[in-house]
Amino acid sequence: MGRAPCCEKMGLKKGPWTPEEDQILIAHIRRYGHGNWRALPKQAGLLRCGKSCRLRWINYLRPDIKRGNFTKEEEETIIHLHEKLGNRWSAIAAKLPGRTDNEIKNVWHTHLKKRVNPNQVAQESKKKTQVDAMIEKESKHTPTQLNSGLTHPRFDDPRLLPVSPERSYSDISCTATDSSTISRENTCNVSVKEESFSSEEFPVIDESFWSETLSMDFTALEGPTFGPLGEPFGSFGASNDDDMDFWLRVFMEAGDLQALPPI
DNA sequence: AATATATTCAACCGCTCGAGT
DNA sequence: GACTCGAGCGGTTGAATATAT
Repeated sequence: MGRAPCCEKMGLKKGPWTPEEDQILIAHIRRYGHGNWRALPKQAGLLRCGKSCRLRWINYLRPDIKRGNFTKEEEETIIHLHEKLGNRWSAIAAKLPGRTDNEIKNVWHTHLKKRVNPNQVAQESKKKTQVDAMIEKESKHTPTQLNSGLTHPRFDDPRLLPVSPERSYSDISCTATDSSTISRENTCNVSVKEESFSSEEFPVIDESFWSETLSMDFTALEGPTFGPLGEPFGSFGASNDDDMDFWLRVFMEAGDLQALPPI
């Protein structure tokens, strides 16, 4: 059995926290503490995963957080501790009361690294610029070219990307979540997430899904359709001995067709 | 004023670790 | 010992903002 997903992704909110959410979280923790982060959002009535709540509390809402710019002394301390401890941000944060590991990490990457090692930073940035330029150049030639010469006609449809949490939960994911990432990496792997679902977590599939999916005429799909490893499977269902593969294809086909309006 | 580029930083993701069973 | 689960950590991303052209 695989690892359970860190949170139920379905319907959970992502992105920046609103002041209302902050207030709810603060009020709940003040009242009940945070013994169990996983259960907390449910108890507090927040549509967030426990991980997200924990991060928000630790990095921003905790009463002992020190806001504002780092002092010269703090910066020197970070540089000194980084020499000794390396990227162990939480250990460094432990020596700087009121500062969080995330904050220290950000300050290191944005300010201190340059100061300590200007040559390396310059080299890295130069390299990045060159790579970006190459990618930019290549993406102009082959904007939808994917792994091993694979061109999936649906990937150049902007409606496909980015992959929303809802879509990824339907087990169809693209390792690149937006078009810029695809152009940067010039690769996009269609993969099946190996997440396990309990009966409670498994998304409810209503009968219309099955009736539509099973009655679907797959041969009517336009262009080649590809399996998870990039193999074409236009001849869907023909002499297929592998049940897993069969259902995987059913899900993939159905997911694409249902999530998108007709092209 | 408009556009391009750089910087910042909040938040997410995937992994590891340790406790519990 | 093997396994599961929650917490925590570090790397990375990307939207917002600032600065340069």
